[in-house]
Amino acid sequence: MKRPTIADVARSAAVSPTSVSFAFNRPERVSDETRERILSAAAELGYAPDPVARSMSIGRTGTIGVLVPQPLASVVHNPYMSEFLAGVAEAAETEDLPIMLVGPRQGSIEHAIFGAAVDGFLTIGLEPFRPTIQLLTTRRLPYVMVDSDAVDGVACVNADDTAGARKAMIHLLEAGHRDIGILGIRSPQPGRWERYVGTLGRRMAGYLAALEVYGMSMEDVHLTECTVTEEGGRRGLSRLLDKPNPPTAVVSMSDIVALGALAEALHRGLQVPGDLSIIGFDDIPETRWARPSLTTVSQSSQAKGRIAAQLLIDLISGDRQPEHILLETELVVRESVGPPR
Amino acid sequence: MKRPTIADVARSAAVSPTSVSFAFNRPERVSDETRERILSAAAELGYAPDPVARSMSIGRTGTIGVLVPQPLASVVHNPYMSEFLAGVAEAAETEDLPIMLVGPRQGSIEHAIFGAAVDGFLTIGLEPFRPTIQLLTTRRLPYVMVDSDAVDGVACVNADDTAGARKAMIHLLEAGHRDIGILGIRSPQPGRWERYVGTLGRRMAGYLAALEVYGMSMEDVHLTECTVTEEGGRRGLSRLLDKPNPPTAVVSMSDIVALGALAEALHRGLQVPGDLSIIGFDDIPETRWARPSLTTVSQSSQAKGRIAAQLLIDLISGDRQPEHILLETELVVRESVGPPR
DNA sequence: CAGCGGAAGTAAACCGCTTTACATCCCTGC
DNA sequence: GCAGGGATGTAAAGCGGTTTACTTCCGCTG
Repeated sequence: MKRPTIADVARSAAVSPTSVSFAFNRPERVSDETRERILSAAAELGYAPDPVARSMSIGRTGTIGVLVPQPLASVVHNPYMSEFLAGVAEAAETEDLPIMLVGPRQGSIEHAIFGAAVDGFLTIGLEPFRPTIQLLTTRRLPYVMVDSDAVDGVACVNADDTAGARKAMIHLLEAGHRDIGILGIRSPQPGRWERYVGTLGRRMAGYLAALEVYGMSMEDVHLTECTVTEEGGRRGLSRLLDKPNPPTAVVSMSDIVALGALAEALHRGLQVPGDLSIIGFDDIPETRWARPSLTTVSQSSQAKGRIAAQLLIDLISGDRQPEHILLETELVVRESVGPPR
Repeated sequence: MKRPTIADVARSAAVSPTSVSFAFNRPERVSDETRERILSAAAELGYAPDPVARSMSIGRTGTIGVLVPQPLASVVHNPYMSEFLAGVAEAAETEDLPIMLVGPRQGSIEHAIFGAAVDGFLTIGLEPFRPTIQLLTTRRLPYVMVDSDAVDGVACVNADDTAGARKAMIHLLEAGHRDIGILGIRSPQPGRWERYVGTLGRRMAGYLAALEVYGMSMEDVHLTECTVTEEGGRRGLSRLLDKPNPPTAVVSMSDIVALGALAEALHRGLQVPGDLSIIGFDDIPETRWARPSLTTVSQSSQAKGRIAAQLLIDLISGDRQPEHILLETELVVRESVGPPR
C-alpha cells in the first residue's frame, strides 16, 4: 500500500486537491463542514503531506545547514563544536528550524554544498579559500562564515582571536616568563607561521603583538604544530621539553591540546604551574575539571553559535544584510599559570 | 537574477533538458562533445541542480533524521548525546548522508515528525507511547527507536540497562553498603517507581534485582528523583543526606546527576569514597576528570549510535528487517566507591 | 542493399504539493 | 429586481528535476 497523496484524500472526501491543501494550510478558505470531512478522510487514510513536495512548492526547506570541513564524527565529539552547536540550536529553536549537519561528501566539500537541501549555510573554520566561497555563491544561498577570515560582502562571525591571544601571551609575560613555547595547530604550510590565515593567523598575530610589547619577537619563542587532540598536545609538549632550553611556559591555540600538554607534564613529574605554566584557548568545560584547572581564553562558543545562526536566519528571511561581527574574548584565570621558578 | 534551472542550461547549450540531466547523472548517455558543451554552459551560468527537486523526483532525500524529545540546545550540550551523535555520524559518513537534528516543533513532536524531509528517523528516549509510534508509522518511514522499551515489529536499539544497573548496585552491596540511596530521574509519575518505563524502568529493575540477591527490597533504600543536571544531583543528594539515617552510598541513574552529587558531597566536607560512595551511569568523559574519578556503568553511547544508525540505513535501503538489539553494559571501577566507614 | 543494432538525443509524463485566477452561489442593500 | 460582494470551491499552472519510451541516424553484416 503506497503512501496516500493529497489526491487520494481529495477523492475520498469528494473535493478537489486544492481544498485539501487549503484545509491544512488555510483553514479559513474552506467551510467548517468541508474541513471536517477532509481532515477525517486524511486521518483515515493516514495521510501526511510530503515535506519534500511542500518545500518544492513553496521554495523553502525550513532547514539550516551547518557545514563543517572535517568528518562529522570528529566534529560532534569536539567539545568546542558541541557548545557552538548548542548555540546554533538555541537560535534555530526559536524559529522551529531543524538543523542539518553536513560534512564533506565523497571527500569533497563541493558535493556537500550542492547536495544539501537547506535554506542557508553556516560554515565553520573554512579556509577563506576562493573556490569554496565561489561554490557557496553559485548555490545562491545565504551563508554565514564562522571562524574564517572576514571577507567583504560576506556575513562573518568571529571571536576576537587576536585580542584573546594577546591577553594570553601578556599574562605569561607579566608572570615573568621569557622562555615560552607555542603549541600551534597543524597548518597547510607547516611551520610557515607568517602565512597562517584565519583563526590561526589571528591568534598568531596576537601572540606576536604581545611579544613585541616586551621587545621580543618570534625568534625568542618556540613554535610547534600539533594535531588538535590530547595526543597531539602530549607530543607537542614533548618536542618542546626535549629541546636544549625548554620553556617555562606554553600557550596553546586550543584547550584540547593544552589539556594533552598538561597530562604530559604531570606524567613527566613536572609541577604545574610550578615547573611549567600552561594556558589554553576556547574555555571548553573540561578546563574546569582539570587539575590544576586550566587558565585559558574564553570565547563563548555558544554565544557565537547563537549569534551566527540568528544572523543566518535574518539573512534568509531577507531582513538583514551581510555584516561582520566580532565577539569579545576574555582571559579566564584559573590555576595553571604561575611565575617561573 | 534568478537561479538558473536545468531549462536555462539546456537552452544555452542548445540541447534538451533531458540531455542536461544525463550529462550530470549518466555521463555515458551523451556524447563526450555534447557533455562538454553542457557542462561548460552550466558552469558559465552558475547552475547547480536543486537538491529539493532532485529529492522530489527520485523519492529520496539522502538524509537521516535524529528525533529528540527535548529542545535541541539541551541535547547537543549533553555529553551522553554528543557521544551518541558521534556514533551516528560515523555510520552516516560511510554513506555520505547528512544528519538532521529534529527537536519538537511548535512544542509538539508530531509537527516535527511530519515536517522533516528525511528518509528515516532515529528516535531517542521517546516514551514508547502509542501516539508517537503511530505518527511515525503514519509517516510511513523506517525508524529505529533508541533508549525506549522494545516494541514488537519495530527496530529498537538499547543498552542492557537492567544488567548494568544490577552490576552497579551489586558493587555497592559487595563493598558492604546497606544504607543506599538512589538518585533517580524525574519521571512522569513522580515517586511511583513501580510504573517506570523505558530506560528508567529497566534500570530500576536492575537495582531491584541486585537488592533481592541480598534479601533486600525497595523498602530498604531511599529513592529520590532528580532533574538531569548537576544542580539536580546536588539537590537530590542533599535531600538524601538530610534524612534521619543518611545513606553511606548512592547510585545514580545518570553520570551528570552523580557528578552533581559528588560536588555537593565535597562541598559538605565529606570524603568520597570515605564517607560516601557514589556510582553513576553512562560513562561520560567527565567521569574521568572528576576527583575522585567516578565509578560508573559504561554503555558505549558511541557504539550505540553507530549501530542504530547502521540499522536505520539498512532499513532504508531495504536489505534488513526491523530487529531488536541489546548492547552490553560494563561496570567501570574507578575511585568513587569504597567500603562504608 | 536490406536489415539490424547501438549510439545519441528528445518529448512528455511524473513526483506531490501550493497558489493564482476564475466560476458559482447566495446574501445584502438600494 | 439587480448590482455588488463575500464565501466556497476548483482547474490548471507551476516548482525543477528524473526517467521511460520513442525517434533518428549511422555503420556494419550478410
